[in-house]
Parts: sequence; C-alpha cells; structure tokens
Amino acid sequence: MRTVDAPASGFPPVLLEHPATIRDVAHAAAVSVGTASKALNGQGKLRAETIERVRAAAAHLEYRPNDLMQSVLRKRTFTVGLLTTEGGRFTMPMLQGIEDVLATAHISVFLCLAVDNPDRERQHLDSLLAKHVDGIIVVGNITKRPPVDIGRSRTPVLYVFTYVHERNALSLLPDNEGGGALAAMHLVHGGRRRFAHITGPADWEAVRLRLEGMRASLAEYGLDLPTDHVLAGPWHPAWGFEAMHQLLDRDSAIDAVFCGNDEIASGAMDALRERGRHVPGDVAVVGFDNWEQFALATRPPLTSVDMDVYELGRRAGSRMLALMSGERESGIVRLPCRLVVRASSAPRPAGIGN
Amino acid sequence: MRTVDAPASGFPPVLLEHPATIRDVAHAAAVSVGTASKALNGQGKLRAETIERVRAAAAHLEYRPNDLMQSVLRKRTFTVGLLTTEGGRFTMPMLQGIEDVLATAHISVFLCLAVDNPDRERQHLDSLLAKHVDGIIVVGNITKRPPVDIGRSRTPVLYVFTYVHERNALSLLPDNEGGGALAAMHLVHGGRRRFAHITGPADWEAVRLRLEGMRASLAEYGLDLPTDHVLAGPWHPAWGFEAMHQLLDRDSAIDAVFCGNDEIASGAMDALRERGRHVPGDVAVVGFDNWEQFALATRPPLTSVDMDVYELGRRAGSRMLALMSGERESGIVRLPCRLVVRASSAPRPAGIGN
DNA sequence: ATGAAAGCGCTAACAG
DNA sequence: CTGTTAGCGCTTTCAT
Repeated sequence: MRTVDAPASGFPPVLLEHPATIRDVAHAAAVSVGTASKALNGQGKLRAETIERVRAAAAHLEYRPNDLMQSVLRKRTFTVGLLTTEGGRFTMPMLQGIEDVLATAHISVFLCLAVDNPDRERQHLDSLLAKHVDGIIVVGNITKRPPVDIGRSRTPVLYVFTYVHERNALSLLPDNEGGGALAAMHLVHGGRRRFAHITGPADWEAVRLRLEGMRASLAEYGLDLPTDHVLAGPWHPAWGFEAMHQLLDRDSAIDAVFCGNDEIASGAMDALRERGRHVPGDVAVVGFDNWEQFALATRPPLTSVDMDVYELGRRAGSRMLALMSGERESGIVRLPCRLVVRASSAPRPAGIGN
Repeated sequence: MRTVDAPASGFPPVLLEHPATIRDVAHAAAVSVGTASKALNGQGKLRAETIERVRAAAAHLEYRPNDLMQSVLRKRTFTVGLLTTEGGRFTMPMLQGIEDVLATAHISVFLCLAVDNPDRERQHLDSLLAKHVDGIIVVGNITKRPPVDIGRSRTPVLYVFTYVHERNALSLLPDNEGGGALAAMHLVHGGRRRFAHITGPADWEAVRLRLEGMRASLAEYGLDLPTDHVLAGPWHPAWGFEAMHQLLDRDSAIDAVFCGNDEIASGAMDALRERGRHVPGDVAVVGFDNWEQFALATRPPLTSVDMDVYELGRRAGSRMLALMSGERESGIVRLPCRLVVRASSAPRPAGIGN
C-alpha cells in the first residue's frame, strides 16, 4: 500500500504552468477525459485498477475540478450573495451565523457591502445576478429606504433585519416586541412598580416595538407606563445620562428603567449614581442588545435583552438553504429574544417599597 | 426615439423560464450568436442598426452575460477569497476597507469565516482554489497558529494582521511599535514623567511591540519605565481596574498610564476615580484601539491610539489588486497608527508637578 | 469497461 | 458586415 502522491507513483515530476485540468489527468493516466471524469466522480462502471490510476494521477497533479464549469453544467453555482447595508456591531455575528450554516452545506458566500451607498448596492446586485448565485440574503435596517428590487429574476431572496412590502417575500427579524415584554415582565416579577423607558430615535421600528411590548406586558399586570416616563433620543450613553436626570426630576420614585439599548442604559446608570440612587436597591435597570463589553463594564453588571443575532444568522442560513432547494415560503418571521439577567435588576428586597 | 425595453420594441412578450442566454438574444434579434456577442461587447464592425437590434433584444430579455463562462474563457474570475480567523471588532472595518477597494475595481469577494476552526479553514481554502479565485487575502491574528498553507498553487496570497515565515510572502500589519511610541511621546510632551503601562496578554506580539515602542520613545527623552510599572493581563476592564490599584499601591506618584487597549484604560480610569486621582489633572491616561464606544464613554473621554483598520483594509485591497495584476511584492509592511487626542491626556498645567 | 461525441454559454479566429 | 467554427473544462449519453 502506497500513498498516491508518493514519488513511487510512477508519474513524471511534471509541474504544470497552469492548474491541472481533467485533460491533463486523463493524459497522465492514459485514459480519455470521459473515463477520467467517471473515475473521479465514481460514475459508471470502471475497473478498480483504472479508477486507482486516475485518482493517483489527479493527486499527483494536484488536480482540482473547476467549480466554474461544474456550475455551468449543473445550472447551480452553490454560491449565495450576502448584500448588506449595515456595518454595525450586529453585522459580524450575523455573518458568522449565516456563514456557519452555509459553509457546512458547502455553499460559498459573496460578501457585498453597501453601507450608505445605493449605487454600490445596485452594482453588487447586478454582479450577483451575473454570477448566477443561487440565492441572495439582504441584511438591512428597517429605518433606511428599502433595498433595491431584484427585478423579475428567479433568484430567491431572503431579507434579514429588514423587510420589503411585497407578498411572497420572506423576512427574518428579531422579536423586538417580545423583547420589550420580556424586560417588563422581569422587572414586575422583581417587585418593581414605577416604570420608565429611555430609548432610541422614535422613528426606528425597533424603538416602537420594544415600547409596545413593554406597555402591553405592564398592562397585563395592571400597571401603567405614563407617557412622560418615555423618553426617545439618540442611541448614546450621553442621552441615557441626560434622560435619566430628567426622569428623576419628574418622578423621584421611579424604581425601574428599561433602556432601548445598553449604551443608553450605561449612561442612565451613571446618572443614577450621581443622584445617589442605588442600582438595583432603589432602581432596577434593564438594557437591550446584551452587548457584553458594555453590559459587563457597568457596575453592577447590566441585565439585558439579547436578540441572539448569531442564531438569527443561523436561521437565515437554514432558510436560505430551503429557498435554494425550491421551498417557497413568505411572510415575516420573528425570532424570540432572551433575557440575560445580571445584577442591575436584582429583585427588590421583600417587604421594602410600596 | 424609443426605450429599448418598451412594448413598442417589437419583440414578443416572452418570459423565459431560465435566465436568457446569448443564444436567446441572438435568436430574438435574428442574428448568429457570434454577431450577438460582438454587438454586446462592441467588438468587430457591425451595422449600427444590427447593434441596436441586438441590444434591444438583450434588454427585452433581461439578458445578463454569464460571468462564469466569461471567467472560464478569460482564465480570470475577478473574484478574491477573504479568509479570516477573526470575528472580533476589527474584522468589520477591515472588511469594509477591503471590499470598498475591490468592489470599485469590480472584483467580487468570497467571505470565508473560520474562527477557531482549522477544518473549516482547510475547506474554505479548497473551495477557493476550486473556484479559481484570482487571489486570497488571509486576515488573522498573530498569536494563533499560522494559516494553513496554500500549497504550490499560483494564486497570490496577502496576509493582513498576520504573517507567515516564508520568503516572498507579503504581509500588512499595523505599526504597533510606532503606536506605543506615539502614546509615550504625547504623554511626555504633556509634561508627564512617571509612567506605567497596563496591557494585554504577554504572549501577544502586539503587546510586546507596543511596550517596546513606548520604552524606546521614553528612552529618547531620558525617561525610564520601571519593570514593576508594566502589568500584563487579560484584555478587560476588570484587569485595568485591578492593575491600576496595584500600580498606585506601588507608586502613588504615577502621572501617566498608557493602556494596551481601551477596555483596560476604561477600567484603569474607574480605579483612578476610586482612589481620588483626577484624570487628567493628576494622571493622564492613553488607550489603544480608539474604540469610540469606549473612548467616548469614559469620563473624561479617552485619548487613544488608532490603528486605522479601515485604511489598513483599503491598503490590503490595493495591494491585492497589484498582486492580481502580476506584481510580486513580499515582506512585512507596517502601517502607521495615529493618535486621537481627547481630554484624558490633557497636558498637566504648567508649573505644577515635579 | 472504455472512448468518442455532444453540449453547457460564451468569445475569438476565420471565412465569406 | 455577418455567419461559421473551434475551443474553454467538464459531464453525460451513446457507441463500441
């Protein structure tokens, strides 16, 4: 038993200028290209000895079948385009989830970045179609203008973190409303009664949904979220800081703050400290995004809602595989968030408070 | 003058099941495929009327030349593989820089993520070679094992954020040593004299280089960095916090701290506050990475060394284009860091201090 | 069991 | 000016 690519394989030590083709292999093995093809793909009936010879030749020449040709023949490229208008913190874990699933299925991914650049988006789209990708995943942000349309191409499209108004389009999104509800429920269970919400720009859909979820959840417990306890502003610690001060001016008895993201929560906690309010003794704080670098850097560590972006990416990958194999789903799918509980929202000690 | 794809174009409203091929176009325009090809590519001499007719047919059928075939013919795919073992915060801006340059040159990018997964790395590499990419960019981290080798393929490879020990390999890296020097120089110019350095794991090359740069720079001013003023630990705020306390215990007169990254700096500043040391009045702090969310969240905002990762990405893209067009550079290229000055390192008031 | 030949979509060389 | 032909690398009948 010898290694196929050992010097003893009997082939001349030819190093081709260009990558070996199946013809080179066939020639080296002294068979026809048709036979070589069969030997390499295990098709048809060949003598074991022949197969071995071809395989050896291929190994010796470092032959790699040209995917491009195989794609042309099979009318499938086993590639998908990943078109994103986002370059933020969620993009990377998202990509990892998608890529993970697709790579496992031996699907390659074209990375198409088009942050704030519609022309580039159009260009990428054209390129993807010209490359005959088997599918396109559009990762976006709802507040921005809808992604350019794909025309009447048959290529399946999956929208993630965004959606288009069009029947038979399939979108994958985090369940922001559920996330808001999760936070509220947790705070209520922790014995909190006077709520406030500091969040991001009012025109973000996520902002609206998280608030709605919070409200709905509180309502179920017969609790109210006064309008003047909801403050919208930029996604920034400074805003959380300022807003928290405003809230305490309005109502010093607030005992629970749900923040639209972790940066805001971080700023809010700074303000609480400045005002001598203890977290979580006096006020419980819950953030959103579970951005670990932030959530773990606050003192105490921040309880936060996690959209599980990596998992969202994995689901996106799976759905894409389904679409590629002909399945035709549509609609908006929302994936649940989960709550990561840390010290900032520890239950108020029993018997204290109103 | 009419729009080519208007109903008046005179072509039957046939919607093909499969993407139109050049044959469909030729047929619709009643010419041979050869003629159609010429008309579409502006080759040879054709009657203007013929060209127009073919163009119209192509537009009507939404014809898109199949890049795969063009690639086969031209022996160039106009694609590059982007193989990365990193999924951290630097990856995204890096990708954006690379993609930006390559997309402008109409080169498509295969995204290959292989974080902590050598098997996946191998798989991706095989796939890239099978897809006949025109080049491969390997983005990595020096502390980890070297990327798997590319074999004796002719495909040019560019290493970014990592390098291999092999002549005629080309690597692009940030100038960590220069960055350390930059920080030290700035602190000296701000009137500081007693230095400390809190940094990351000692086995990181970046850690070693930043320290060396700092030392060398201080030496130029006749200043010393005592060994017990250098503390290595994890890249984490908690470490910065702990280390800063240790340092103050050893030497309460320290007036400048250079931190290996911004997270450590953030923790260090917390400790300084706890110890009643004012920043920058008593102690100046400089971080590394210029991670805005962190650097702007500290109070006062943090001065930090910026590796300009996006620009590094752009350079990588350009170098790759050069490699693809046959240029054969090699060696290790270091790109300069720049200092982003904020309040945490404001010069010590004149006349105060030793 | 193997080889010859056709065809995938496209370009380029060569005839007319 | 336009059509025909060959060929890129590979798979797949169809002969032999």
